[in-house]
Amino acid sequence: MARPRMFDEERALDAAVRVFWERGYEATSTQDLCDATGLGRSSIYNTFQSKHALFERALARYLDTMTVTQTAVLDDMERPAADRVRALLALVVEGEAECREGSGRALGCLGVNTVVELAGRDPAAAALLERDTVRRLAAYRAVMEAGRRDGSITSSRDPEALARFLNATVAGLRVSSQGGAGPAELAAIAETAMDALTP
Amino acid sequence: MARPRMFDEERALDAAVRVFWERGYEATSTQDLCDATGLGRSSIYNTFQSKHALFERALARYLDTMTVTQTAVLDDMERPAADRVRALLALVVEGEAECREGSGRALGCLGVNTVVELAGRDPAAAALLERDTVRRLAAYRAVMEAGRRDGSITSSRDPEALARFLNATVAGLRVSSQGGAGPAELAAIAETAMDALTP
DNA sequence: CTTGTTTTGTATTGGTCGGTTCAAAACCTG
DNA sequence: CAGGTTTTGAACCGACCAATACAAAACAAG
Repeated sequence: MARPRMFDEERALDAAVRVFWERGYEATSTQDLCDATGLGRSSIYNTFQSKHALFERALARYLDTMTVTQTAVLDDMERPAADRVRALLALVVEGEAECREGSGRALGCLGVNTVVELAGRDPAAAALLERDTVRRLAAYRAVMEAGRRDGSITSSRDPEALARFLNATVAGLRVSSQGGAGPAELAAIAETAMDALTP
Repeated sequence: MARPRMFDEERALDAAVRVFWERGYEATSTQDLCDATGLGRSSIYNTFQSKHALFERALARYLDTMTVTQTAVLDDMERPAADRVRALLALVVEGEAECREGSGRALGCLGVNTVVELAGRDPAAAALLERDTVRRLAAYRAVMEAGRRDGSITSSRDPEALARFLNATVAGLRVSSQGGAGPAELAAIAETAMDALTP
């Protein structure tokens, strides 16, 4: 009944995630988004209503995929909980090393980046981030409780505190990566953090 | 021989630190800087050559004062090293709680904020940040070595790794704060981190 | 006072920002 | 092929950006 789209909306969204990830929200212009997605202005504003709305969708998409892969690792019931936490940290370390390829510079994590850049003055972004944090903290807490039961995680601190500590450690790893730390240093940080979690 | 300044350059710089701290680099306009410092455009561009040059001076000033107060705490030779580290973390936690007053929102740390926003594409800022990180890591490492000698810090990991872990913990605390964590949660994170540092 | 130098406020620069308008092009349905 | 609907590209919008030009004002030195 009408002319069909010449582009894949999800692909465009992925490209938007990438450019927001690389440059942040403020430093990304609508022209950057056009270049990265290959779409024209009209197509972008026709599909997503504004730069901000596009950012919200990009952020939500990023957070969702990130958290899903993280919780997938944490929910592998076969292994002891501490091993799963180790695997999560390895995932983070490896992810940081990975996105450093080519450009040479680390990108950190769009979630952490957005917390720092926008959480204080963008209610929509703050809401998305808080929702994701709650979700991730719940997963972290669950694995800490499992570890307390199977004995692989210390019971000298309550699971809530351990979960928050793990969350802070992940953020610390990502900032350290952007600050110039290499894979070896990140791995050392992760191992040291595990000392606080294991009995 | 000529007309004297009507403003104090250091005060203006402090005001610039504050506004860059609150909004970040990109989101701060020259008008914001005029409003915050009380200076006119000409005075700003006459004194500091550009927005970017002013930012460099503001960042350098912030990093210096921050690192000086941190190392002052760490160099208190009377107490065991572990206590000094605890005092440092308390300083960070308290600082985050403090800057949350009034506005309700945490500001994090201009250093961490800049690592995330600019380190990847602003060589000047990256250089300042790396210089500061090296300096801070040296101080952290020194206190870890002292702790190894006085027995208050674990000797099961080398001081370099412990220093990097402490650095990541500080960053993690600051991101957690911006992400909405309150003083109690931050304190719990700090305590848990100490578990990895003490024997 | 006058002279010389600096600071200061105002107006303005060219450029880019996010966003809109509009007509032509492209497609599906019948 | 024709009619109706959507997408698309390009020109365009006012607003704001960092930065500059310039002249009036304010001082110190003689």
